[in-house]
Amino acid sequence: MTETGEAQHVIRARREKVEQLREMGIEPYAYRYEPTTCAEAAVRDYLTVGEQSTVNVRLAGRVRSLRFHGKTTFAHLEDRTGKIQVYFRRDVLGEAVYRVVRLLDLGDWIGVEGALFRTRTGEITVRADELQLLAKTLRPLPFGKEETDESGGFVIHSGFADLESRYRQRYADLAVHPKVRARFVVRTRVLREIRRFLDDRGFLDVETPILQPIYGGATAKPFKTHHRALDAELYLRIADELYLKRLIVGGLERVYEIGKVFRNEGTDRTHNPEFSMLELYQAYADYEDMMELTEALVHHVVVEVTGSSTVSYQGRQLDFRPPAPRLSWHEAVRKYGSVDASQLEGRALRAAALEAGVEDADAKGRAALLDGLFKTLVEEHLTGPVIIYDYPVELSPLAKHKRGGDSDVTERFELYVASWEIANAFSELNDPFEQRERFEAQVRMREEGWEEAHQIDEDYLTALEYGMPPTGGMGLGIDRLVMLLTDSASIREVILFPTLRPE
RNA sequence: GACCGGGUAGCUCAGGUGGCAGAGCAGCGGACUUUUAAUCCGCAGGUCCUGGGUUCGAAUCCCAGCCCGGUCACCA
Repeated sequence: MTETGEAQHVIRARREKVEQLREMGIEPYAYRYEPTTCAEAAVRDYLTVGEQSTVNVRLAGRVRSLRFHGKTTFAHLEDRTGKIQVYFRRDVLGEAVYRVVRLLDLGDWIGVEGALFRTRTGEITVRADELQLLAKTLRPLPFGKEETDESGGFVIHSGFADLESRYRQRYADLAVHPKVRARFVVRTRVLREIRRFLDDRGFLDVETPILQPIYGGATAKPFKTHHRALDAELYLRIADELYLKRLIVGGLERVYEIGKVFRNEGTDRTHNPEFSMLELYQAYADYEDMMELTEALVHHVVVEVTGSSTVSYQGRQLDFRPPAPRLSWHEAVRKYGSVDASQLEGRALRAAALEAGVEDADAKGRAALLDGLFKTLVEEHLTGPVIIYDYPVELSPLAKHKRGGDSDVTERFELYVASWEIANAFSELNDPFEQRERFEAQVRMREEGWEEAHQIDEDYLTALEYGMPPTGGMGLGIDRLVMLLTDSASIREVILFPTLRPE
């Protein structure tokens, strides 16, 4: 990164400070520090016992504010738990150490030790009698000025708001925005609670290949790569599905994987080219079992992470207490679109799609027309949570037909929240004859120019021929769930390093 | 991929009907032993996204491109 003008000026000034420190025998980049407490605990301790007895603390963190007053200096130190004020006095620290205080900059990492007291204005503060510089910053961090106004509101006077800069330099975004740090703490808690829930139910946490010779399990364009030593074309997975079901064939019975999948498609507020999915498979279960499991899992995560069953997302209240309302796919289209798609064939379906405003309805096949009808007429109403079940067979090539003879629909459901598909599940197709037919149908669509159609995965068919028990499977978009729980409008706010065009 | 909006100091933003490049915060020097958007005095800091064009003169107008955001398409 090249700097011009002022940035170079600031960096030069700080390099000179580093030189000064070294000349004073101070190493500006330390090896270790051992804090005995954190900002939050220090304040809490003072409030419980500090008013009567002395509380000594040893804290480490980043310098968030500095106010020099000649022979005294006030600073705020920030660690992962919050901020605490530090008071430096030349007569306490001595001339040499106080010179180090005067060389501090915003953003420096320091360790301080001292007793807690309350200042004249009432703020709990560390009276530092030791200071250790842990790491000097060379580059100015874009801290905003903060204050509490008369009505008690929190005001940030300037900040670091440019989205591109925040995403490209996430380290700076995290360093200056405690709320951003908190959002990613929520993300790890979501992952932990998903694992805890599934581990408690006897699921095995497994890992399957990301580099795959044949991709499948979803309809999407893949990323392609090449392995030198094997001289082999490989694809980054678009779904975990086919490998996880091989494990069900192998008798593991309950498996799940949380990991990145990769789809070579456009990005927007709810799509990143690499994103995190949970996929799980449970032997002997069907999609009804998956409905219960999905609702219980999501509810568990919501309650454990937020402390409540309800979430406020972009001004809308979402209630995750099970069971969610259930609506069949055809009922949903009838209810919101006043169209009975199950009765429509060929031209009539195309006419209905045209009337609904589906784009390119002239050129689309039956599956795309059905999907288009649902997306234009229904999706916006699914603020949810709501379960849409029994999808048309055209839309669900990997799900079993609805039992009991009605072969137009499959045993598949999706959980909708905030008009997004959060989870997708079905009674898995375990009939190797039918699976082969469906692969062959995909190949025909591929020959007709549909790039995303699946290839035949002979090894997967071999696995099915060894016998897969009836199995329920479910996939859940981790990023979107985290968006809901952190009230984030964009997926880029919940992915530490979202995909951007290289600079 | 299409359309719309944006890109000016480290950060947040003015300027935009063409006429010396601006503010606040951050930075540097000085004063200040309970401050907290500290205050006061002084100083410094610019590829106005890039490249062309029009013009006596372009941050400003025109063209092309780059990057970001939004909407749509694709998709989860």
